[in-house]
Amino acid sequence: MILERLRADAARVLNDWAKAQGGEAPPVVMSPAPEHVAADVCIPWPLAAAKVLKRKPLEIAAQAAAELAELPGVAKAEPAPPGFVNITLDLMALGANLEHALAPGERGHGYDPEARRDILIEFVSANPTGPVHLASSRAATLGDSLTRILRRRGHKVWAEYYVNDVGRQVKMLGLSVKARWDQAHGKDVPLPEDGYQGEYIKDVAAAAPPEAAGWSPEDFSRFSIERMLGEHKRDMEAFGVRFDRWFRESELHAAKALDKALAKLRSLGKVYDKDGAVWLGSTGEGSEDDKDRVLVRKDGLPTYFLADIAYHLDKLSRGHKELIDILGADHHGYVPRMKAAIAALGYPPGTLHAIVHQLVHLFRGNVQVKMSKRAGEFITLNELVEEAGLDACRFFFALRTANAHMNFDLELARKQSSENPVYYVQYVHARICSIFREAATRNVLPAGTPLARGAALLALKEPSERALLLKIAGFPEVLRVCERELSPHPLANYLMELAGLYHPFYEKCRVLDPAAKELSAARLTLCDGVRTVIADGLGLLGVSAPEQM
RNA sequence: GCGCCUGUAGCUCAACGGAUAGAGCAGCGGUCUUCGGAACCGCUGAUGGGGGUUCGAUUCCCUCCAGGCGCACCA
Repeated sequence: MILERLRADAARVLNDWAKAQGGEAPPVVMSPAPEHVAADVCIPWPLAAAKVLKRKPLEIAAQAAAELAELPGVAKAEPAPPGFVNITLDLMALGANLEHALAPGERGHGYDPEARRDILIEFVSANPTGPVHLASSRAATLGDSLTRILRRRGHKVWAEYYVNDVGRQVKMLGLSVKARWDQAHGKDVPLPEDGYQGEYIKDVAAAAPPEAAGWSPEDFSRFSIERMLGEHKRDMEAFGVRFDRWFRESELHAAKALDKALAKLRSLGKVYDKDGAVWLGSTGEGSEDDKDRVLVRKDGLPTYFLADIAYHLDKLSRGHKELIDILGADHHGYVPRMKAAIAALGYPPGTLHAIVHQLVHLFRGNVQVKMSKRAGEFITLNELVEEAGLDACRFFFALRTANAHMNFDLELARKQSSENPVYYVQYVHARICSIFREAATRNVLPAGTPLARGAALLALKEPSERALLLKIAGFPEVLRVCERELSPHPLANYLMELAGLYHPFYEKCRVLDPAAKELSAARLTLCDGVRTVIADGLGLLGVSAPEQM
């Protein structure tokens, strides 16, 4: 709150000043002051402004510092070569910010009244022909955490899971399960060619009721899909991931949505017929795709691509202004054609944003675990959570950018030791909870006693205390960065940093001191702030904040 | 062959084009009569190679090397 206001104020002041100098001002950015600088935040704006204003950066910095020194919350603003303004915040303002962090109001800490996007985010959407596996757990983490963060910021976000419940693979699933059912009932039948081979197929077959003896392959398909889908729903729930809607492809077919999408494209003149098939002309000017794509095959059947166009059209027709798709890197080639399709339908560029996450490589120690869906050899989300724990999994995935090619070591995850960063953060939370329990029993600050407010917080003068106050003040900005990057990873890394700042404070500053009750109250308030932000931040990542470990 | 992603410390990863590139883990050396040692302090240690743009490049451009993933009238 304090930093956001400062940035807004600084932007206004510096803009006005630049305008008076006859120049168009660059945007104002603020960053934490580096270690060797005795200040809280720094603004490199003079360096950027030097070019447009055609003046020396340091000169600009000196004048900008004079302007910024007058702003509320600023204790000191000093120019520094080659052209920074270093700002020291007012301790009183930092204290007020702590109070805000402890009581942020109904919309929560980090709510931005100007956040007004309307986004439909689709993720996981694993085929119900098999269990949810490792790669999907990364997508689930990214999508769910991002959804929570964007909602906190104030945006309208709708989360959706797309279910492919029609098509060739569904038929194949039915045939595979039927074969396993027959085998289990004494018939010597082979799995169909290209059938699903995983052990889970046998499990599905074993779950079929006695009357399955008279089932057609289609009956088996229906039964299997519903059963797998039920597992997906349980998996997602167990992983702490919620969807507003599970959208079935069959709904599109029932509503003739494919025909309608095709008709719309045709009326817009975006399709043509060639070699007996219907094509989307994707390669027009401004298009991102490099070749035209088939929508309806020679045999008259629609392609998956057309179904997907219909689905995206459906999402947009429900009024959402932006679509986010989260995809594994193995599907990245699909992005340009989908963007081309959405452009062809007349929606503005930027309507669809794809988050492509790189694949997770699994290791056991130094040995890479090869996964083959064909042979049914893969690590499922369930197994992963069982081995590593929900909190560890979600935090681990949340720490990385989507672009990072990551290695996941099962042996390391299984250790559940301090090698896992999530404990580093959770430990701080538990430690602070312990202090509060102690405060009550020792009667330093009996339960129910109000914490320090206002001027009482001026007692927080130690550098380690100031560092915590400042870090807490950075929380809303971190959520803003998460939105800009469309990734939860800045938040996860922020929590690591916040936790890292707490321990030095704890070593240096005695919190509970019966001889100094006012100082104790101020420090308890600071601890409460840290505890609150950690619990809140972990919550946005779907990670628990235990009071004891 | 073409396209996308990546290459940062021993390992796993951070860093809107900004100051002396940060963490965690591992390693070495310290800290412990008081609030949780799952901790703290100190040390060691890095931008794949080569060009370019810039006052300034891990970041942008070109190129080379290495790895991952894609290049269907499959889904």
